[in-house]
Parts: sequence; structure tokens; C-alpha cells
Amino acid sequence: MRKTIIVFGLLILGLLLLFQLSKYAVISGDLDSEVVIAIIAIVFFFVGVYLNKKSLHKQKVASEDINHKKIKDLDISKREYEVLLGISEGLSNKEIGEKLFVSESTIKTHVSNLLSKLNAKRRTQALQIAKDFNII
Amino acid sequence: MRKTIIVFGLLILGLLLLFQLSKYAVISGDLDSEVVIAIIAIVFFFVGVYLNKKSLHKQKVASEDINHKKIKDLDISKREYEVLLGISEGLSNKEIGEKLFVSESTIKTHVSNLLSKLNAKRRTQALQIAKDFNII
DNA sequence: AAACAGTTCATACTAAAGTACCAAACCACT
DNA sequence: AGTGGTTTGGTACTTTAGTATGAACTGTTT
Repeated sequence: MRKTIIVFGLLILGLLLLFQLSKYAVISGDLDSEVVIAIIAIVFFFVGVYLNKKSLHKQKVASEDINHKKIKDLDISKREYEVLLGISEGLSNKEIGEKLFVSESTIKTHVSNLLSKLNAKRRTQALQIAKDFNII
Repeated sequence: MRKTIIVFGLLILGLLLLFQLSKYAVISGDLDSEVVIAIIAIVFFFVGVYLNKKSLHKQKVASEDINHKKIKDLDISKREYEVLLGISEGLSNKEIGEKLFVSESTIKTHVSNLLSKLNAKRRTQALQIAKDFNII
């Protein structure tokens, strides 16, 4: 948030400076007034593009970012979360076990705990719930 | 695509008109040159915002839209697709059967066919593949 | 009318998934 | 040194999921 304010401040200062510089350039005859207008137009065009991209990006990130707080709220451990990611990749318990170098039994324990923490009956339902919570 | 060209053409024409009008306004003394520059800046700022939003929106839509062609290419039938949606909602075969008013056996048949068409070993893998193909 | 694709359903089976319960080992903290 | 949370893993069991096969019933096309 502080970063945004600083960027905005610098932007406004830069633009004011540009205005003043262009005014002096026109008065002193170094530049044609049409050229100045063209530069102003181009600069503001890109300022518009830039600010729009920034704001849209934030929205996008906000809706796609992983909600780490929610993971903690649900009391999901590191290992359980890794298992959840394995499920979302479409892996079987056995395959997840091989990936994490533990036995299938261990994965079953994690999955069972995950399901109760996510209040799900099946792994597919767990995926749907996890997506709703933005934790995967 | 034609629409885009027309919009762009009109936009450029409008901007050129604005340029000429502002020039005459300054010469005839109706408007201060600083006001003209401010107007140009604001207009181009919003042109930048508008064009950026347009292009980003298209990208977003393109990546989120369901690829109906891909569904046909994979030879997935209407009913099979409904079952796929049921799976993505985290339902069991039995629950999907109740939702579509058919027996669990029927759902099993559909699921089995779906898996072979999607080249998946499990329903969770089918979900992952279907997402990659943008068909759910 | 015959062929065809899609849907429906059943049986019988194997393979995964999931539950319940227990137990040991580990790490961090006090 | 003991407590608590996490991770690990086993056994035994029930429930879903998935496969294979066969069969009947729909529309649609030729």
C-alpha cells in the first residue's frame, strides 16, 4: 500500500515536471508545440495502460492467490497440504506416497485427516472445496 | 476482427479531429493552450485504459471459455459430459446417478468411457486433464 | 428396414479409496 | 525431562471406484 502511494506520488511529480519542461521548451522555441502535444499524448496513453494493468493484475492475483490464512484456519499441516496438491494433480495414494517417499498407509492417514478438516466425503469433493477456499 | 479495425479507424479519426479542433481553438483564442494539453492528456489516458482493458479481457475470456471443439474432438457425448461435471462437483457415482435420474451402473459405464476418452486412470486425473483442455 | 451411435442397466469382478484404531518416532518448546 | 503436535506406518475392515461383458432400448441416418 505504501509502495502504491510512493509510485503515484512520483508519477504525478514526473508529469508535472514534464508539463513545465514542455512549456519552457515551447517558449524558448526548442520544440514545436505539436511535438509537445504528441509526446504528452503518448506518455498519458502509456500511463493509462500501465495503471490499468496494475489494477487488473491486483484483482487477478487476489482471486487466484493461495489463501494461506485459510489453510492455517483449517488446521491443515504442511504434509497434508502436499498430499492435497498430489490429489489435485490426479495422483493415486500410492503415487503420492512414491512422490513424497512415504508409504501408502501414511498417505491414507493424511487423506483421511484432510477430508475431515475440509468436511469432505471424497477426494474429488475435497478438491472442489479447496478451490472454493482458494487454497489450491 | 473487422470490428476491431473499424473501432481503431474511428478512434484515430476522432483523435486527429481533436488535434485539429484544438489547434483552431488555440489560434482563435477560444481556449488556453494548457487546457488543450490537459484535455489531450486525459483523453489519451482513457484511450490507454480502454485499449488495455479490451486486450486483457480477450485473453481472459479465451483462457476461461469452455472449449466445445475439444469436447467434440475427444468424442465426449452429452451424457458423458454431464457426468464429468458431476465429478467436478465432487459427487460420487451414486449421487450423480440420483442427480441425472439413472442408476449407478449407468454412471459407472459413462465414467469408464470418459476415463478412456480422456486417457485418465482415475476421476481426479480426468479432472486435471479436463481443466488442461479447458472443457470444464 | 437396417445400421449406427448413444443411453440405459445388470452381473461379477478387481482395484482403489477411505475409516478406525493403535503405536512409535520426531521435533519444538518450556 | 516431559508435553503436544506432526509425521509415519501398520492391520483390519467397509465403501467406492473402475473394468469387462453382455444386452436391450432409443433415436437418427442411409
